[in-house]
Amino acid sequence: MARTACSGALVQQPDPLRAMVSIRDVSIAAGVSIATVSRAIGNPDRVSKATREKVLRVVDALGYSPNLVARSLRSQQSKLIIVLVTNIANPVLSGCIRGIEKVAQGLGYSVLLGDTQNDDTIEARYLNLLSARQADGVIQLSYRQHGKVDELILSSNPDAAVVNACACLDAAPCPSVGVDDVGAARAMTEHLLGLGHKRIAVMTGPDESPHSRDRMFGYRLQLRAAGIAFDDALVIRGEFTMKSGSEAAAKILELKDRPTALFCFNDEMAIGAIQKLTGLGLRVPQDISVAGFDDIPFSAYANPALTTIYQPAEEMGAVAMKLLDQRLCGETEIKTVTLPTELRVRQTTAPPGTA
Amino acid sequence: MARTACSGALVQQPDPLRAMVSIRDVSIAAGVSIATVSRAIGNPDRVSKATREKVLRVVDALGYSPNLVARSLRSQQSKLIIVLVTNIANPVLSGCIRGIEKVAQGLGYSVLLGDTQNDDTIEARYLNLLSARQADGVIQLSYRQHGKVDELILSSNPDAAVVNACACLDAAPCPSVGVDDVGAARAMTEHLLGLGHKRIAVMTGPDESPHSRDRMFGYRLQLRAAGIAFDDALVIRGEFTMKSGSEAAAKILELKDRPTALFCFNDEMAIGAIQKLTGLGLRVPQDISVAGFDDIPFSAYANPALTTIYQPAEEMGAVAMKLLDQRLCGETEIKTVTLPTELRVRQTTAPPGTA
DNA sequence: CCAAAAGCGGAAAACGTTTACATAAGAACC
DNA sequence: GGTTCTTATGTAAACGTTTTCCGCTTTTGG
Repeated sequence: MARTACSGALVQQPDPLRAMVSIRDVSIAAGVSIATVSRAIGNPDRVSKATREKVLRVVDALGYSPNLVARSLRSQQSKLIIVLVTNIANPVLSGCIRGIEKVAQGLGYSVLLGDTQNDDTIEARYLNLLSARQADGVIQLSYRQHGKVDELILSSNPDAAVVNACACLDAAPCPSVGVDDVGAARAMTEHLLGLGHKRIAVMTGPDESPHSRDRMFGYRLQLRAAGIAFDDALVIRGEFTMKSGSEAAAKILELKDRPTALFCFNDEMAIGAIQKLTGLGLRVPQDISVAGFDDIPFSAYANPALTTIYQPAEEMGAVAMKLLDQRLCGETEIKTVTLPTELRVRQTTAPPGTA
Repeated sequence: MARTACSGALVQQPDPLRAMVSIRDVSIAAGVSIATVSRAIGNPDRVSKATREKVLRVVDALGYSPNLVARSLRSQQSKLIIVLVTNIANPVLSGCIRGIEKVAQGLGYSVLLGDTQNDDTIEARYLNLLSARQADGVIQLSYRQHGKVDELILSSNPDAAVVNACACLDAAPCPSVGVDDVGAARAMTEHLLGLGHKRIAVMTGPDESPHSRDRMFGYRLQLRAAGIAFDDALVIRGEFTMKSGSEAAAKILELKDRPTALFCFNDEMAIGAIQKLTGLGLRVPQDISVAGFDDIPFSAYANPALTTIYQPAEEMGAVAMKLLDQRLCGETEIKTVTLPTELRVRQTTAPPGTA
C-alpha cells in the first residue's frame, strides 16, 4: 500500500516557535469568552457593536484565522467539494472546471480537483474523502466511462451529494448537466449533407463512451432523414486523442469508394486526422472535408481552421455547481439540465469535388 | 463578500437516516474500547492479532471509515496539499500536476488543485486553507507572476511548507524545481544560428515573467557568442497565448530588414504566429523559420510540426512533491533542482532562403 | 413602577479522533 | 516467589471550533 511519507521514518513535526493563534488566544486578549469571539466572527449580529469591533481588532492584531478543520468537525460540513476529472488537460473539462470554480467561490466552497486518470484506485481515494467527511460533495466530470463513479458512490451511500456534468443525460442517477449530443451530431451531419456530401465517414471514441454512442446516434438519425443508407464500413474507431485520430485516419484511404467527408467525434481526433490526411497528400477541405466536436481553443488556430461544434463548457460547470449546492441544501429533486451547442463552420468543410 | 449558499437562506442539513458510523459504534460492536479500535486501524502491531482481526471484521461489517476531519484536528495534519495553478489548461502545468499526483499518492497525500486564474482573491482563498490548517503545504506552479504567492505565504508564516515548480530558479525563497531556461534558450538560438540565420526575431511573454526574462537572456547570450549584435527591433512582445502570438506576428512583416527566423518563448504563441504568417502568404519554414518552447502535445501535430524545446513537466511535478514531503517532514535545507530540457527539431525550422 | 421581552455574553457540551498515561496480567529473571 | 519487563487494553485528555442553554442586564409596554 501507500509508502509512509519521508522514507518510511515516522518523523514528528517539529513545529517550532510561532504556535498557531487560536480562538482562545483571541478571547483572552480581548477579554471576552470564546463563544463571543466565535459569534463576533460568524454571527456578527449576535453581539453588540462595541464587542464585535473590539474582538475584530484583536483578531486582526493577532493575525487569527479560524481553524477550518475544527470548524468542519463541529459543523459537519467542510465547504469543500471534489471535482473528479479523467484528464485535466482536456480543454472541455478544464473549461468546465473554471465554471465550477467561479460559482463555488461565490457560494463559499473551495474545490478539490482530482485527476483520476481513469484509474479506479485514485478515484476511490478521492471518494473516500467524501465518506470521510473531508468533502461535502462531488462533481463528476468523467468524459468517458461515465456513470461508474456515480453508481459507486451512490450504492455505498445513497445520500451522497453527487452531480454529473459533461455526461450523457439518460443514465445518471443523480442531478446532471450536459449537452444534446444527439442533436449536435445531427446538426453537423446536416451541415455536411447540405454541402453535398453523400459518403460521410465518422470517427468515434471508445464504445463505452456515451458521447460516442449519442453522437453516433445523431449521425445515423440525420443520415436516415436524408434518405441515405448507413454504411458500417464508414465507421472508424478512435480514442479521442490526436494520436489515435492520426492513426485511424489512414484507414480512410483504404476504403474503396473514398468518403468525401470525415466527421470526428472530438477535435483532438480531427486534428490528428487532418495531419495524417495532409501528410498522405490529401488536401483539406478540397479533397476531403473534416469536422470535429467540442471547439477546443486550438481548433480556431489550426491550419486550416477546424469546423466543429461548440460546447458551453464553462456554463456547464457553473450549472453543475449550482445543482450541487442545491443538493447540499436539501433539494431532493433530481434535475437534468441540457445546454445548447453551436455549429461553428470554419475552413475544413466545403462542398465535395471543389478541387 | 461571498453570498451565502442556497439563495441566502440558512438551511439546516437534514441528514436523514443513515447516520455516519463512528469509531464508537465499532468499539461497541466489537466489545473493545475506542482506543483499541483506533490502534487496530492505525498501529496494527500495538494490538494482539486476535483483537485486531475482530475489530477489522466489525469495521468491514459496519462499513466504517474514519472521519478524516477529526483525525486532522487531532493529529494536526490533513494529508492534503494544495497546488496553485494560474491556468489548468496549460499543458506544461497539467503535466506537472500529473507528476505531483503520482508521487503524492504514494506518500499518502491528496492534492487540492486550485486554479487561481491569476486572480489574487482566489489565490488568497486557497492560501487561507493553508493557514487554517486544512492543508499541509503548497506547491506553487505559477507560470508567470512567480514568486508573489511564495512571498505572500512566507511573509505571513515563515514556517509554511511551500515548494515552487516551473519557476525561475534564482528568486525563490523556498525549495524549487525548474529547468534551465537560459541554457535552453541558448540551445534553440544556437540551432537557428547553426542553420545559417543571422536575423532572428524573438517573441517574448509579459515582462514580469521570469521565464520570459531568462529565455531572453539566453537568446542574447548565444547571439553574442556568435558575434551577432542584439537588435531591439527584433523583439516582439506577446502574452504566451495563441491569440497574442497571432496578433504580434503581424509586426514581423512591418520590419524593414525582415528576419528569417522567429523564436517564440512558448508553443502557443508559435502556433498563433504560424497561423498568422501563413495567412499573410509566408511559407514556414521556407520563407521564415519559427520555433517554440515547451513542446506541448499539440506541437507535434501542428502543420507543419513545430520545432521546440521539451520540458520534463511530469518529472518536474514529481520532484516538487518529493521536496514538499521532505519539507513537511522537517527538512529545512532549501534545495533547488534543475532538470534538463531537450531540443526537438521538427519541421518549422530550416536554413534561410530555402525557397 | 413592575412584568415581560429582548439583548448580550458566559459555561460547557458536543464533533470523532489520537495518544499519553494508567492498569492489569503474564513472562522472564535471579 | 517476589521483582521487573513486556504486552494488551482501557481511561481520559486533548485538538479548536460552534452552539445550546442559561443568567444577567437593559429595554419596553402598560
